[in-house]
Amino acid sequence: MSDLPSRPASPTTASAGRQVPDKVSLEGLEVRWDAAWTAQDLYAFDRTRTREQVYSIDTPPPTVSGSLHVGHVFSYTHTDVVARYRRMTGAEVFYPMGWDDNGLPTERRVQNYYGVRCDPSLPYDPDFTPPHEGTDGKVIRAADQVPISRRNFVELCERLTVEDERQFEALWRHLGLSVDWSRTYQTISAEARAVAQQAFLRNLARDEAYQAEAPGLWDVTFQTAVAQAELEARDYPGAFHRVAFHGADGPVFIETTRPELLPACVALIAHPDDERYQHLFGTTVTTPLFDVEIPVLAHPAAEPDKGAGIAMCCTFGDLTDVQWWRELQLPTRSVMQRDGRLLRETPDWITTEGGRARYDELAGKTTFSAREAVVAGLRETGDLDGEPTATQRKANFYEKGDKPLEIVTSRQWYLRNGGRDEDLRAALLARGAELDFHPEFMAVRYENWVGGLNGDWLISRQRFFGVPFPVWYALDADGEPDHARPLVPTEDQLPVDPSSDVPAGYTADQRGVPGGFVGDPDIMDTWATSSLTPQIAGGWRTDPDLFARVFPMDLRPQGQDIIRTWLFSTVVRAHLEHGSLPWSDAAISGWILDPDRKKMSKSKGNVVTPMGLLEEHGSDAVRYWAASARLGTDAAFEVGQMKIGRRLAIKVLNASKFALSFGSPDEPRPLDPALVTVPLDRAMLAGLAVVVERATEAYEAYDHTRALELTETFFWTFCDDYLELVKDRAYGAGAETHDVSAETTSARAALTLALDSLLRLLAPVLPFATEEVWSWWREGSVHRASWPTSEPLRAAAGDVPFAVVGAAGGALAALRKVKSEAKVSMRTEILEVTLEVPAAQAAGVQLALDDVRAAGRATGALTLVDVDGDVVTARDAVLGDPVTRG
RNA sequence: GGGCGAUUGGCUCAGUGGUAGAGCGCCUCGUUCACACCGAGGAGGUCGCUGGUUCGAACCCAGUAUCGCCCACCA
Repeated sequence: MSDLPSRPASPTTASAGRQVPDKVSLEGLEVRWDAAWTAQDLYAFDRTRTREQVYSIDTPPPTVSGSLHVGHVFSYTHTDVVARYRRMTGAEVFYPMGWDDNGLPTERRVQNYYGVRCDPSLPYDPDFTPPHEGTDGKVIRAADQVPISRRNFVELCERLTVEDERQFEALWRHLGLSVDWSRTYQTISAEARAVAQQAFLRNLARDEAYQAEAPGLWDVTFQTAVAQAELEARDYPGAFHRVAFHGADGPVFIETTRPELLPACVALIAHPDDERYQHLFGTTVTTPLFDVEIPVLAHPAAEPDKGAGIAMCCTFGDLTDVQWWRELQLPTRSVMQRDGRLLRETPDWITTEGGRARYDELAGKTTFSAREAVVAGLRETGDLDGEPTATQRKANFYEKGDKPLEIVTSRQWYLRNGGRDEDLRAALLARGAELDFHPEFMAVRYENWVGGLNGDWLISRQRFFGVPFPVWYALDADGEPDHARPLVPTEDQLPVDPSSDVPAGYTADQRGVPGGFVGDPDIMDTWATSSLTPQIAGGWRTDPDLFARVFPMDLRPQGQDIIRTWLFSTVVRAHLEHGSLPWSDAAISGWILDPDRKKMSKSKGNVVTPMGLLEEHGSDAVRYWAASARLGTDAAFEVGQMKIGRRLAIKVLNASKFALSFGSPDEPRPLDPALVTVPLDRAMLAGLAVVVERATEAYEAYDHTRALELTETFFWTFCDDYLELVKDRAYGAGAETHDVSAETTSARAALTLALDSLLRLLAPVLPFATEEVWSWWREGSVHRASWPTSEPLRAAAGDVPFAVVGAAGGALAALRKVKSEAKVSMRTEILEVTLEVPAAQAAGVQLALDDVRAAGRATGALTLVDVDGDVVTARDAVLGDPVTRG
């Protein structure tokens, strides 16, 4: 950030017009201050600021049909801490909130809630009333769901998610997120759809988006193509079957876990250098059961030590099959259908009577049943060698699916992402290197992923609810669509739904008729929309003035699990459309682990509801727990840490109340560094100056944990030692009059100066407690106050070192220890004592001796002795009676 | 198979070359005159293991073990 508006000069006194309450409490602060902040529009974004003055955040839009759990509270707190810090440094923070209501979770919830399903072929019904409303936990069967148009479906989605969004907002407000609530967006809104379609049309115009018909991964449950980024490798039980193919010189054994694909077998393949199969290359064998003649071929992708070293290549069992099929130009003999069942009609490449009879038994069967039938057949014919041996294998699954993916051939839309183009891949790797990851090591996940891409980004899905592709196809005289020349709308027509809107030059009655047109039936992958959150939130399409003030953004906060999806896809879109990164920094939060050190599951996380957590411990306490965990580091779900946070917040209230209690309430509280004249007071401020500097450095480096730790450590020393040491002096002899000594004034000024900086330092993490205290004695909000600087503190401290506080605190501790070991009250008077002071502390103890005596109740003879060592110790103490302050 | 992170007192974690730290928990006390959602004092660790560099290693290097994760792995 640069060229920030200059900060207002520090006032030398603070308003004394407000009241410090007699009794302080954390209860109710969240509700009270959220209301006050809303009333003041405290976090409203000022769009007159320039890009240089703005700090913009690409907030992750939570999925509204899911539920928020403690992991969300954790990571969103990290972002808010950054936002609050930046705001205090003078940046105008652009901090919107989005709701992700575009995708399968919402689709399913709408289906169940209203008893409907989306059928894009239906026309819009403006008077539609859903047959059912509300969910009683039951799933409504597809057959009982009323089919409705896509537009009706989207309307129901918007209606349903309003309630979710209200609840989410209530939680975020209670947590204290300093979001500008007038800037929310939804990923299924007309604006978001228009952005997604416009970006796609531009990709299409630049040939970055293209259509292709090719074999690809397919989920048979959802009946949609699936992208590489949505894959999950899972262990899957299987069995090796040793199967005999029939060659001229006898059987050739292969091993397969997928015998049901035998009818789709097109070749046997071994490594070109494999001695065992040299004699077979160039010959043919016939498949067992189906008697299809296939070649034995050599290809380097065959691995001699896998299975029998020779593999059957089917169309298609896995991605290696696709590679062989492509590179060896093998025929396509697919038997797997999109619904996961084998072809119902016997394929024509099976020609023998026996083979066709065998296939009839498999027709229409699922993978599982077909496998059983093929194995039974192989047993019968004696082509199964030995028994199948069980194995655990890794299979690719759609992350939301529960059946292994099949490979089927289909026409799909792709977006170039470097998966098939080395130059683009290199450019995107360079973008990754340009991006500042916090923590840095997260960058390797990006590199791993981009380096390992094996194809372009598949962005079309054969679903119904989502952003439709804004294209139509002309139909020829036979009614065949012309996929090569899609008809597109102009950008000002967006969003369009090609299933109900009509392309230019056509009329509605030409839909689906020869010579007419047809809409593209597919929708976009949800990542194709959410990869555009900076553009959606920043007003790329409709508000270029705003967009210029916020883009490229500063920060993308997100989880490590979606680096390959959300982060990468957003980089791809910005690179293609804007020729830049979408943001300069990415803050990656870790996982929340349950006490078993496992990733906290959603079910477990939901046992403790976030709102319950906030209400039980207080938002500041929960924020403290979250802020105690570094970016990128997994954190334990630890109630103990929240209790520590709560204790800190309470201490802030109480210590502040105390520090503000000195002097007459009518008088302005002194904030003038020049009033601080006593060495101990100066020393304390010297230490605080260092804390301010180091905490600022830590925040600049996205290390909120370090900043908090530094501040917190100082704060406790401030309370336990400094406050105790200056107590008596701060009360002053003339507490009842205005005639106070310079020493008393020094203590009071040091206390208010310290409190002033400490509240600001803690404000990002503890927004409620600090705001509460701020309101007792300052104008405005601490969250719009400027971030503290060390200059006034250094000015007050002069050349007195912080070590004086340590020395005085050490001397006080020695006196306390005497009493603790004698098991008497801390209020007990010390009539006589000798303090052994190491040379390094001698000057400090001497400088603060009056305060040490007062705090330690060492009213009698006190002898100082020089010793070696590094701690002050007390001996030969004579104790009197407990005293009360007189 | 390649890679990233972690390994420090019972627990949760700081600490990147100079005599082991914090909080919680524990033990012993004290206290309601800011704070019982409190205060003071104390006990407790050969920093996963092995070797190396160095005057000196929790920290640097090499190796190794365990845990978590990312990528690859479907014959």
